[in-house]
Amino acid sequence: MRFSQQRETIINIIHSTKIHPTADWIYRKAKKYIPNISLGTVYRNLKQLEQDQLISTIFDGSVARFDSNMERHDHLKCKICGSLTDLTLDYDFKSTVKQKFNFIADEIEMTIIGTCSKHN
Amino acid sequence: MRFSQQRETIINIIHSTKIHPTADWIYRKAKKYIPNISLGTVYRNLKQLEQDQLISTIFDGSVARFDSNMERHDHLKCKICGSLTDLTLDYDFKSTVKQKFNFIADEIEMTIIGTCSKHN
DNA sequence: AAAAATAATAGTAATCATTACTATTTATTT
DNA sequence: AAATAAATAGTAATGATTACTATTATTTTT
Repeated sequence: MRFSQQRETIINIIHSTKIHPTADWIYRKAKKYIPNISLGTVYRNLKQLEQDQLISTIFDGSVARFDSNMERHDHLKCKICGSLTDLTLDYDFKSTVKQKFNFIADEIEMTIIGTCSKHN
Repeated sequence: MRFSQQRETIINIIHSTKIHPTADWIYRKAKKYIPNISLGTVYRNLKQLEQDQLISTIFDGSVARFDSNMERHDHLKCKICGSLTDLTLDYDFKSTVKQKFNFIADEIEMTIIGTCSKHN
C-alpha cells in the first residue's frame, strides 16, 4: 500500500472522532482539505483500511459506519438521537457456543438499543 | 389492517422457514402462489408486519432479513455458508448499562460470527 | 345485494448507498 | 530522469429499498 494524501486524510479524520462516521460524513470532512477528492476514493480506502485491520465497519441498519477503535468492544445505540457509543462489557460466549453448537466463534457483535443519558 | 391474499401468503412463507429470508427470497417464493405479486407489495407488507410486531428485521451486513421468531434471542452467523441460526443465551446487561451509563436499554442485538458445525 | 368508501395492489420510476470502470495523475523503483 | 504500477477523479452502473399512481379488492353502508 503506497502513500497517498487522500488516504492519510481519511485516516486522520476517522481517528479524530468518536461518532463512528459514515462514508459520506468522512467525504464531506475530507473535502475541506482536498476539495476535489472523490467519494469513490473514500469508499475504496475505507475498504482497504478495513482489510488491513486498521479500522472496522459497523452496520447501523443499512448504512455502514467506520470505527477506529480496534479493541474488542460493544455499542450503545440511542433510539432518540441515533448516537452510537463504545463500551466494553465482560462476557465469554465463545466457549458456550463451542460446547453447545460446535460453533467456532471469531467475534461477537453486540449492540444495546435504547435511550441514552441525554434524554432522561 | 384489512385482509389480503398477498399478506397472508407472505406471513405463511416467513413462518414456514428458519433461514431468515430476504425480501427477494420471499418474493420469489410468493410468486409460486401469486404469479403477478409485486416486489413492492412484499416490502410494504414486511414493513407493516414489523410495525405490528408480527415479525422482526435483522440487518445482515447491508441486506435486511426477516424473522418470525419474536422471542428474545441471539444469532450465530457462519462466515463460510452465511447461515444465520437462532440461539438464546443467558445474560442481563440492561441493569449494568443503566447503572454505568444511565442508558435505558430496550433490546440487545447479539450476533456471534464464526464457523458453524457443518464446516469442522 | 348493490353502491360507496377506502385499503391494498401491480407496475413502474425514483432514491440512496455502494461498487465498477477508465483515462489520468502520482508515488516509488530502476 | 525514465519506467512502472498504484491511486485518483469523475462518471456510470448496480442492488436494495421506497415512492407514486391508476386500478383492483375488501369491507362497510345502504
